[in-house]
Amino acid sequence: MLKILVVEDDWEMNRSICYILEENGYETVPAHSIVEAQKVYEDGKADLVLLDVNLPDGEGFGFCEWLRERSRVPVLFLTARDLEEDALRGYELGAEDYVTKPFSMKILLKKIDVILKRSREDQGQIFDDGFLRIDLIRARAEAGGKDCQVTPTEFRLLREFLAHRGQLLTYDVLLERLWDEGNQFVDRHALAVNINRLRGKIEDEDHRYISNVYGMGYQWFGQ
Amino acid sequence: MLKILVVEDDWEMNRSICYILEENGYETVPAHSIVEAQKVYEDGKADLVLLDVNLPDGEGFGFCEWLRERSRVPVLFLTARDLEEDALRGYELGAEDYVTKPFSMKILLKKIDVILKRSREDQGQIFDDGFLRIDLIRARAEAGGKDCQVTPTEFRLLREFLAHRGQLLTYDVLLERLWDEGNQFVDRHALAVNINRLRGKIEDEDHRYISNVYGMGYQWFGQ
DNA sequence: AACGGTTATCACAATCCTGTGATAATCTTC
DNA sequence: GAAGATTATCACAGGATTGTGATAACCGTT
Repeated sequence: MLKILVVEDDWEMNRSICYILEENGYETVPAHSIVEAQKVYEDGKADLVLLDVNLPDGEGFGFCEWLRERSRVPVLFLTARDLEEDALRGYELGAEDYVTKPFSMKILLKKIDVILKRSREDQGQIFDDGFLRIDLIRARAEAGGKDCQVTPTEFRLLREFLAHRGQLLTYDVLLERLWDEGNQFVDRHALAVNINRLRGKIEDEDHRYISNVYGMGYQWFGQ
Repeated sequence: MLKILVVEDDWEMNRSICYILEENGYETVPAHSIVEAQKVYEDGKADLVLLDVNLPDGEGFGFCEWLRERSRVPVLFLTARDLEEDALRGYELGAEDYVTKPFSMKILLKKIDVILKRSREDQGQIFDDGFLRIDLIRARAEAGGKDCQVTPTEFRLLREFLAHRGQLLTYDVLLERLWDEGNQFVDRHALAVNINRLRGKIEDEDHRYISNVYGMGYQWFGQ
């Protein structure tokens, strides 16, 4: 489950934010000061940090910097201070967003959802239906629960398909992007062989992902 | 230069946004309706789309969907309609942000900057000082202007280092993340060999990136 | 239905990749 | 500064990877 660190000194506010987040399927850890937040973070990291600016032992900006020195966890500022310069400062420190109170909880939830999805995509499975799971950072694929050894070339194909799901990728485009020379005649066959090998690893009678468009190229289906 | 497509039916507003963007080093293309925007986009893509919701020939949401069918170009809604449901709809369509008028131009510029930086990181060189350039999506590295053939293992090392620049990566951490078994004794040597090979490819007398911390692990320096 | 072009599949060989072993260089600590 | 441990470097061999060739299956058109 995804864990959100909520740094907010108003206990009532903190509790209600945590409550709503938990109702929406997140795990939450509350902190009411910078020191507490640091301790909590070092204990068990977090997937996202909701951060107030006004805290009893300093400004949230400082904690944000402290975080940036040790990780790239996304930070979302959540504050009553509606000053342009504060927002700018937040963004400069690498925050994902700067939301001022009062705010719509629905929109906050949506933003959190978007940020977490994005940060997972940055480092992790950009693709995961029940059957096939592809981990872009580790260059690994899993089909039907079993790790299928994807070779570098096959993985480049996967990445290309996932970056343009649903779109037709012509032979020329694929050849150019994977081999960086437009070897038109000869290597169209090599491409077919690699597609074939990839299919053999990730497909199934019930799970087809790559389809051929006669005379044109290939196309990725699914999600 | 990065190109921004500005879709806004109010000509005066459009012109002034474009003007400010250009002053800040972007290339801009104006469009005043959905049809125009579609035509302009098909001509020459864009790196980011600023999108109004109220347009003479429909709502911006439709154009956003149209875009999503052909690419993942980041979209930033920019609109006078300050309705919760509209913002939610925008985010659901995969927009990066939903800004309501009136807005601070400084903050808008900052947001654009952040979004563009992020989207470049998503797909491209996450690392580029003058000497070394690493393209994370194509799994390619270039040192001193020459393409150096990085093998899969070497590239996994690179990715790990870049994801945690400046931080000490212990042997155990590296072994676990690259080989997903904690082979402590035997493979510490294999790791050293791979580090050595990687260094041979990307380093130089004047350009050192990976440094050893005696008895601990390795660490990435630079940017 | 038959033909020509296109794609799929399989086996093979050259190449590349990568862990191991041996040895040299380097660093810590005393 | 010397001993002992740690890291760097080099060569090698087993194994994985990938393009090529041959053949079968497939598709669209006539």
